[in-house]
Amino acid sequence: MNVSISSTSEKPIYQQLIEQISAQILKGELESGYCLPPIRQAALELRVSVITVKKAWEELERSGLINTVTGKGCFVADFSSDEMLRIRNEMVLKQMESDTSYYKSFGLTLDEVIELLKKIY
Amino acid sequence: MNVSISSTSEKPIYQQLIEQISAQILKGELESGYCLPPIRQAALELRVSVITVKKAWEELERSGLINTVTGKGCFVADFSSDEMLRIRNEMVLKQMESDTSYYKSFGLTLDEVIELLKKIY
DNA sequence: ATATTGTGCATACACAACATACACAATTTA
DNA sequence: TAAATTGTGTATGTTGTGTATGCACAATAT
Repeated sequence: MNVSISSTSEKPIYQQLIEQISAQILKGELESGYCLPPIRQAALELRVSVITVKKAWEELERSGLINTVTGKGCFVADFSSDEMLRIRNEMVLKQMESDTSYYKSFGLTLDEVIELLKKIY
Repeated sequence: MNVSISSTSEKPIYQQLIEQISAQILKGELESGYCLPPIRQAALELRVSVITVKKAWEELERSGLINTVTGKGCFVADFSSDEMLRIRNEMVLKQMESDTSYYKSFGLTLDEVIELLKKIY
């Protein structure tokens, strides 16, 4: 499991987990049917509580990205490439809409935003 | 006072206040020396507690955007246009760095981000 | 049976938001 | 000019929500 969490981040730990696992699934890095590590093992590895991992996995389940089976494990759901691209853009767009409303409130134009973006991306 | 807050937003009320007032100051909409409404009046108008307003005003004070004088009021600090522009870009850039790390985690390239941005801005 | 997996529950802690009472400054007024 | 009044920000204590936790329970596999 290739995940790194930061305790000092302003984002909750479970949220960091959700975002990173979601991204890996939607980039195709975790193939369909792949079994995520058991929550105890993940918790041990990440030095967090079992509950925190479970909360993240629960959210991934709600999003339809994984299927959880009691006693067996949590498995990456089955998607076509097109579906993955669609869901990925959907998630990014949703976030981007919130981000841009912040930029707009400071009176930035589209060109100004793009200019700044090119500097730091 | 031209501020709108949303109780359903995921952002805390005091944070919404900070962002909106900051933006108005740095856009020059509130000129230097302008006296913000007394916290009681603001609280009444926004239907929130005095403390919530105070918390926001406190943060603006820490950022150096306003000067608070007990018994008198809170006044917009004095800036040159250049300074305002610098601070504004500084705040936006800080936010943007966090935003882009999210886009990057999904494997989006700069061009893809710009493309999506053009659609929704 | 036993080990491995996910699940449910009670709790500790941090923070947002609140109502209320307090302290300081300016103004009024006697 | 001193006391009272009004207007301002400040400090205290309480309540509710959400993050993160440990431990005991249920379901499954071998």
